[in-house]
Amino acid sequence: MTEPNINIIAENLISIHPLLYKSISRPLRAKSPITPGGMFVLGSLKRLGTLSMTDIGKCLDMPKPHVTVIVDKLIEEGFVERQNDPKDRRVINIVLTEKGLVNFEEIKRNSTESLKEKLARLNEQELEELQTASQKVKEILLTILSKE
Amino acid sequence: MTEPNINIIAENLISIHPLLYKSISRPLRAKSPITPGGMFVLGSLKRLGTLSMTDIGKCLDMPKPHVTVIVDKLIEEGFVERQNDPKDRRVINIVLTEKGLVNFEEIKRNSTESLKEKLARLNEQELEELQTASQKVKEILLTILSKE
DNA sequence: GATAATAGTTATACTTTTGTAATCATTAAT
DNA sequence: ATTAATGATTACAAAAGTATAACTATTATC
Repeated sequence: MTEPNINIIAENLISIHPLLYKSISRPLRAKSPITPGGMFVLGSLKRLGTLSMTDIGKCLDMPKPHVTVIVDKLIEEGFVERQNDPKDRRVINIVLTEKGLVNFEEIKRNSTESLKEKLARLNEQELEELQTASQKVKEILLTILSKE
Repeated sequence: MTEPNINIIAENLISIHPLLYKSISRPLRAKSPITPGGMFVLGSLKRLGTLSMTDIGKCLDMPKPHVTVIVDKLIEEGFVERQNDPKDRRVINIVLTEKGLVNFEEIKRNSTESLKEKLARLNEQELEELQTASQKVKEILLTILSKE
């Protein structure tokens, strides 16, 4: 009887998606020079460490030319650096800089301010539950969606 | 000590966001004539019933001209209809049609196929946990993000 | 009744994202 | 050594989303 579960989970995720878009992507565009795509790239680099251009594309399911555009902009800002791979000179590895890390964290803080205000209205128990639940969703999705 | 919880929750949501973008918005664009924005609108209409143009904009935090563009396209497809509000002739209410509802469900099915395949690899317990967790995240976010 | 406010559309310009094809450099394969 | 495959960029086109201002119609306010 796992079939119905899967459909319910998919339905839940589809419902959650616009809520995150509204409360994260939109404030982000309003309050920072980094685009949502740029933040996705920075997040991947922070979580996984140095990645090649191809890795980034696979990781976010992003067309390679788009990765180039985004990384170009991140380099302009000094948030990441290109590094040649000594093992394979075709490969270019992207590294998060100290400045990139610091700004990433700050942008996250700024762009989630209004979200946090709304979270602050929840009571202790709801916060506990939401923390546990969001943690679980994050962990499981990361494991099944990061593969290959 | 609720402060740290709120930050952790925000971090979790920021991590979940690109995963949903990758596993829902991207397949959607590839496999359907409806844009992510259009799906957001259909989802709001299904969940909340008839909404005015302004309501839709507030609900999704979308600029009004964008709502007009999206609704125009949904009308072309026959997925929604415009209805004049008898109480206030400035207002135009948007109603989900039978065709819109049916297609909305079908598009959801199609565009989450590969997501469901990945979910299917989880064991019974993980599925249970993910279902409960995603349900909880959805419910709480809906309550705090729908206000006003 | 004149003025202000609201709902929605239209117009316009711009940015971001998507998609495809062509190209260059390097590596792998035979 | 030639050919094929890979990693990345470039160039181009098009779709989707964002933002602002101007405009019409209607309602609310005074």
